[in-house]
Amino acid sequence: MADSLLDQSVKFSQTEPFPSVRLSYIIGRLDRVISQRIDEYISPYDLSVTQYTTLSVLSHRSGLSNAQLARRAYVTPQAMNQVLAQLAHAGLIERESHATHGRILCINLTEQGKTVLAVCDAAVEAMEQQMLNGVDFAERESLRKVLIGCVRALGGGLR
Amino acid sequence: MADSLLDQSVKFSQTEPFPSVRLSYIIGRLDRVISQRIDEYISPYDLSVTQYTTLSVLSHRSGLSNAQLARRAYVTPQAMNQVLAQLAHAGLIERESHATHGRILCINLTEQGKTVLAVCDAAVEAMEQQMLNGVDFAERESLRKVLIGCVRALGGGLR
DNA sequence: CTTATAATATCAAGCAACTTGATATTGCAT
DNA sequence: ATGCAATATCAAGTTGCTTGATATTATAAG
Repeated sequence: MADSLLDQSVKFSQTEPFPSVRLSYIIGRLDRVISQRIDEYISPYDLSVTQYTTLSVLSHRSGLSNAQLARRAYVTPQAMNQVLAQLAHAGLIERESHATHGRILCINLTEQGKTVLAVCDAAVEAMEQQMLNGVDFAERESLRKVLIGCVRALGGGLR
Repeated sequence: MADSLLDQSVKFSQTEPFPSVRLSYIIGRLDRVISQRIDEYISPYDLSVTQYTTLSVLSHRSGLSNAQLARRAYVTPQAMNQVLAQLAHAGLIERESHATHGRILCINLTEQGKTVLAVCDAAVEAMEQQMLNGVDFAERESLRKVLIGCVRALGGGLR
């Protein structure tokens, strides 16, 4: 007996009604599997998934503040501050004073940070391709759009 | 400036190319938001998201063993044993000897477990509807199918 | 000018959900 | 009998978060 409906050994016939599995359950399991995979690829670089994700966000949008990063990650500023402290200690990010605000610090990737991130990104990208094997471009875009819509529909903010 | 591409305040025009955001990133954020929401609904019942999920799995398939539950959740048996210990202590599950195997214990929901789960399920179901507002049935099914496929494509197993 | 408020960064301590390590017990194969 | 895989569970540790707290900026209002 298969351990889970998500398991390879459970075959779905094209004519059978799809089992009623909650989307939130699938998302939870998929996220768990993704994280474990990413962890495999990046742990040789002494990076955690959380740290990697933060680096990745910064590569898309440099100069974000601790508070902004925290909001994007749906965690508290204190949690994000700890992540940033680790990354700074590893030399992967640097903090600069904000141009007009004496309190805010802008976070940027260092060259080392960019280098490490690039290597990890390659592995993660390969995983994404594997994950979406057989899903064509239009469906991928549709998938992304719907899932982003889900985040938004739930208000996508901190409690 | 919006804090994230996932944020409500960022409007996507129908004619613009969709921003290149990794699916794994979206999944991560969506799962985070879902978990926070579920936690809001179930915490009054002294349940954690992990505990609730386990109860939910058991309601779909009773009699699973600790090892099977662990595999389905992509965690170690020890981790699952701790969850089950908590649920047993709360009177929400019971463990019975397996019919033919002297080592395996079959886990079932108690009546209390079923009652608590039903209440939480109602709230979670409402959240799912909210999350999928505007997504029609066919698209929901397609979404589920693709995401399950993603789990499978990643091998969906323990490291 | 003073006062109040919101937002910022960061130190401190604690907690939940995992992990690795270990052990004993079953069932099956050789 | 021996060996191996799978089971349940005790033990200790780690990670990624939380809540609590504090000081500092910037802004608004009186």
